[in-house]
This record gives sequence, C-alpha cells and structure tokens, in this order.
Amino acid sequence: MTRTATLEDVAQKAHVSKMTVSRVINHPELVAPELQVVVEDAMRKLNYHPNNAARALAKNQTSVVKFVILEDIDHMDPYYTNILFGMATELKKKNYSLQLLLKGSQIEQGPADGFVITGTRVDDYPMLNALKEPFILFGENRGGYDFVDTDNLGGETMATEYALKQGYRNLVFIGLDVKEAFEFSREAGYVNAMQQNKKIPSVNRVKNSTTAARAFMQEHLSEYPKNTCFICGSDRIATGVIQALVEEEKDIPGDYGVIGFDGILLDKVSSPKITTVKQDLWKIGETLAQLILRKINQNGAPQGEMFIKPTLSKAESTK
Amino acid sequence: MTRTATLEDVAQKAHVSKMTVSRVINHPELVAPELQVVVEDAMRKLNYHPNNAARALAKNQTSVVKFVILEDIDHMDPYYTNILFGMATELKKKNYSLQLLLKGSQIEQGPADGFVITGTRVDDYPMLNALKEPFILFGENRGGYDFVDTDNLGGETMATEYALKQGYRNLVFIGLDVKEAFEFSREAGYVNAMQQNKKIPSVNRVKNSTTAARAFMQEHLSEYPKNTCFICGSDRIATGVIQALVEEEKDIPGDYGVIGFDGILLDKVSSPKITTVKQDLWKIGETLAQLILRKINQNGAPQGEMFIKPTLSKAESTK
DNA sequence: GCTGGCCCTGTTATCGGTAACAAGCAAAAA
DNA sequence: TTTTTGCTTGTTACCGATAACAGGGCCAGC
Repeated sequence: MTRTATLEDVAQKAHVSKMTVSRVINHPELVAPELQVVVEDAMRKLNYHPNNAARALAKNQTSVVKFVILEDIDHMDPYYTNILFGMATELKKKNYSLQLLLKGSQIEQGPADGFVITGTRVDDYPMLNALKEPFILFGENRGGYDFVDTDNLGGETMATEYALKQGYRNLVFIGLDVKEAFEFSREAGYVNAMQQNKKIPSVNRVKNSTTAARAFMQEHLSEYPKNTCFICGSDRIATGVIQALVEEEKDIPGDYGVIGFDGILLDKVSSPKITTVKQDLWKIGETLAQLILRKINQNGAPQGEMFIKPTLSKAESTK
Repeated sequence: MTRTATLEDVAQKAHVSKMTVSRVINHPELVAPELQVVVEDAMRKLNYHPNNAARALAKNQTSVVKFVILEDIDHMDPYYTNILFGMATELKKKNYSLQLLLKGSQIEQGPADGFVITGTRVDDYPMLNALKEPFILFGENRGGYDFVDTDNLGGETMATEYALKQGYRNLVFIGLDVKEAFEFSREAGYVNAMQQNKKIPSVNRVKNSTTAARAFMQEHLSEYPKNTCFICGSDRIATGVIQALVEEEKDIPGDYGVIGFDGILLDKVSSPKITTVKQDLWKIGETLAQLILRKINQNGAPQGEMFIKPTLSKAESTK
C-alpha cells in the first residue's frame, strides 16, 4: 500500500519544514532560490501532488465552480460539450472541478467559489444581484455583468462581406425571433456591413427552427431574385432555408447562397454543407474558466467583457 | 460577515458533542432517537451544510469523479450534454463534483475517487486494467467491465417491429461501418426481429456520415422496391438516406420509410423529421453516477451491466 | 450484590494543508 | 560596537470533519 506523498514527506526529504515546502508552491518569492531547487527536486522525486481537500479546508475554499444553464437545455444541447471541456481543461490546472446545474435547481444550494452562468435573461438579474459568489456569464448582456461570448457582430460582418466578395448582389438577413443581445449583435453586424457597402439591408426574423425557416422561405422565395445570399442567424435556420431551396430545385450555390451561424454539427450534415460562422466554443470555455478563476482570486473584481473571434467555415452553400 | 455553520455550532445548539452530530449525519443508527430529533432540529435552524473539503480530508477521499472521453470528441459532440448533466445531478446529491478529461490528457494525473469512461476500445483495456480507482464505462463492451448503455438490441428490435407493423414489406438495415459492440447489438436487434418474423435480413454498413449514407443510397436505391423501410444505425445515416430519397423525389413515408437511432438533434432538423430510437441520455448519466458512487462505496465491488431502454420517437419519416 | 456486556455518548488524535507570528542571522545604519 | 532592518525559515494554531478508543449507565445473570 503506497501512500501518496504529503508535504511532510517532501519536507523531510528536503530537510526543511513543511512551511517552506508550502511556500515554494504558493509564494516562491519568499524562499531562497537554492532552497527552492532542493525542494522542487524532492517534490519531483516523491511525485508529490498537493491534497486538494486539505488545501481547500485550510484556505476556506471549495475548489468547485458551478456551471449553470438557465434556459431550456434541449435548445442548446450540442453547444455545451465543447464549452464544458474547454472550461474543465482550464480549471483542472488549478485543481478545480465542476458542478453542473439546471434552471430548476436551487443555485444557492451548496457552496462553490464561483459561478459560470448561461442563458440569463433580464428576469434573472435580481437573482444575479443576490449572488454572493463571483460569477461570469456566457452570453452578451446589457446588464453590465462580466461576460464571454462569440464576437457576434464581427462574425456576421465577416459573413456579409464574404457573401459580397463572392459576388452575390442581394443579401438578405434571416435572424432569430428573440430579443436577446446576441441576436441584436448579429443583426448589427449584417446591417453595418451592408451600409458600409452602400446596400440596403433587409432584416427578417423567424423562430429558430428548421421548420419555421423553411416555411418562411416557401412564402417569400419568389421575392428574391437570383444571385441572392441568405445570411442566417443560426445553422438551424440555414438548414431550413436550404431545404426550401432544394425543394424548389434552385441552384446552390450558383443562384442562391446560404450562410449560417454556429458551426456545431448541423452545418456538416446538411446537403449541401453549410458555409457558416463557426464559434470557437472550446476557447470560450477556456476563457470562462480563466476569468472566473481570476475573479475568485481577485476577490470579485470585475473582469469586463470578452469577445471570442469566430471563423468563417467555407463549404458548399456559397460560391 | 456570517460564517456558515459548522458541526461545532450545531453541537453547541443541541447540547451534544460534535461527534454525536457527525453520527446523526453518517451513522444515525448509533444515536438515540430523541437525540437525533434534537440534533436534526439544530441543523435545520442553523441551516447547516457539511463542509465537503473537511469531510473529504478526514475520510481520505476527493469528492471528485472524472469523466473521460477516449474517442475523438467532434464525433459525439451533442451526446454528452445530457449525460453530463444527468450525472452531475446525481453526483451533487452526494456532494461530488466532476472533472472532464479528453484522450490526450494523462488520466492518472491528479486524484479522483472514481472514473466514468466512454469511447473505450480494445486497445484501451491495458490502461483500464492499470487503473487503481473504480470505474464504470459508458458503452457496451465484451471485456467484462461494468457498463451502462442504451439497450441497443432491444431498441433496434423495437424499430424493426414497428416498421413491420406499419406495413413496410422490405426492411433494410444500414448500419455503421465500425467493429463496436453497440453496432453489433443494433444489427442483432434487427436480425432477430427479422428472423422472428420469418423475413430475410439485409445488413449493410457505411461510414457514419450523411455523405456516405447518401452515396450508398444513390448507388443502391434502384435495388429497393417501393414499400421499403430503411432501419438505420444512426440519425446521421438516416439523414443521408432521406436526402437521397428526397433527391429522387420518392414518397416518404408512403413508399419508403426511414428509422434512425439516437434522437439527439438531427431527427428534429431533418425534413421530413425522422422516426428514431431515442436514447435516454439523461437517465444513462444518472445511472452512471449511481453506479460509480456505489462502486466507490463498496470499495470497487463489480456493478455489472446496465441497459437503459430507449423509446421510439415517431415522426414523419414513417407511416 | 457483584460482574459482564450492551448501548450510547464523549474525548483524543488525525487527515494535509495554510496563516500568523516568532526567531535567527547577516548586512546596514547609528 | 551596538542597534536596526530585512530577509529567510521554523513554530504554533487552526480549518471542519471522522475514526478509534474510552467511559458511564443500565439491565441480566450468577
């Protein structure tokens, strides 16, 4: 039975006190360089790893960050895997672990050092204000809370400009029918790019479902001449748009282009495959973790807003 | 500054020793009933919640379960959100938290009380055997390891029988081109049901991608008469099959039926929407958590195999 | 009436760290 | 030379729980 090495063991091997070893780990600047070397050597030889429970107890922390989804989970399903793993990877570096919560569960219940929260709406602000622990939101918001999100505006600008560059003359925006900051930003990205290029924007909104998007297209397709590109607020919508175009045997990408937003899975199973603004969910997760960890460390100091650049994933639905 | 209540506080309020309070929590059968009442009352009044770090330290545990994905993450992306949240919900009841790991990372690194592992292949068995902590696999395996999985066999049997009941005369299986237990089970489910009904099975295998499935169909569609139902090994394949049928302007579900497997997201964005064998991922997650917790508790005692019943989600791709 | 055992509760030591304070010692200041 | 200062390291107490052992009360059996 091999016990894992403790501070004590390292201390003995290095002929110093436990405290010195602890300092080498947490405040190396307080330790003489030559001792540092000796101690680090001993740690390595004993394959020392700090006991997280002991540290947490002594520092009165929990080593736990809670990840909370406030919206209906079904909706965003595939999103989260990458965010979660990106976060977890970053958290583990500091020996933190995760607890996952859904809307229903009492957030306050059980302690944590910090929260990462997604799907917040304005009605959730009171709850946020009541939170004692530091938190970071995933998702743009106008409430002044620290957040991380995809650069929705820049992403949609990029999409719009790409469509233009590929030679489409008419650019139509089909966004989501929700009053959320991310949607406004995507619209703004499209509108800005259009104005920049002296074109008249056309903004439409539908429910975020393939069926709704398809229905919209069935109704309006006749209004759109050849050489139109549909800039869509999500891949779901883009999928519906493509289905409608295929149904009518339109030429994609020749006469009609389609660009989606998200790049999670749908873009790859569609036929033709969708050109889309791909979010870097992993990076978003990493960033969320870094911010909440830093915020915890800085005793709740504000961390500001952080936009993660998406990339344009070019596929078969555009020239 | 309100400190959270500790055992000590509860003990004082209840006029007993810390130890008695601890016993009420962990071994109530050792405490006189009338004292239990008093202590529980005190706990409630002080809103006492045990300090997990302290407990973990004293019991020489970590309160952490690691969730490991050994395969390429892109592949199964949308799967995991529900499993993870199902697990987390169950784990939190015992104050456990999660760490998430991918293939690349050293599993051994950093301690945990147990593991839940997914995506294992035969080459991973040596690594599993070397693991000192208890673990449960997600996914059928023939290595004798404890696991939880969807009842793939039963699910595909159900799908096949449903197609028959709906009046399709020809049932064709299009499975995944992988040598994995789950795939063999789905095939077996189809084959069994066919034999049961005195029909000759037709098993085909393609790469698990819409494109591959579509290509397969383009090549073979002429071989299949009207009134054929395609029993597919995944929704991805079903999506490709549907695309090919739509392309050829076949009548779905009139002349051709399609049934998928998974029910994660693709079934709902396809047009027509896919009838599919829907896995209960949340339940799988819960079960994984329960088993690993019990296994930890029982010092690694084997927990056996656990199959979670899927449901048939009926949609537009079948009569 | 005395002893042994059962049932219940308290005491003590310990888990593996960290903060706060004490102390040693050399260089700098008086 | 003596005092002060600063840098470095060690000592002590404590974080909040649990395990193992100790002890007191009560009843049964001799």
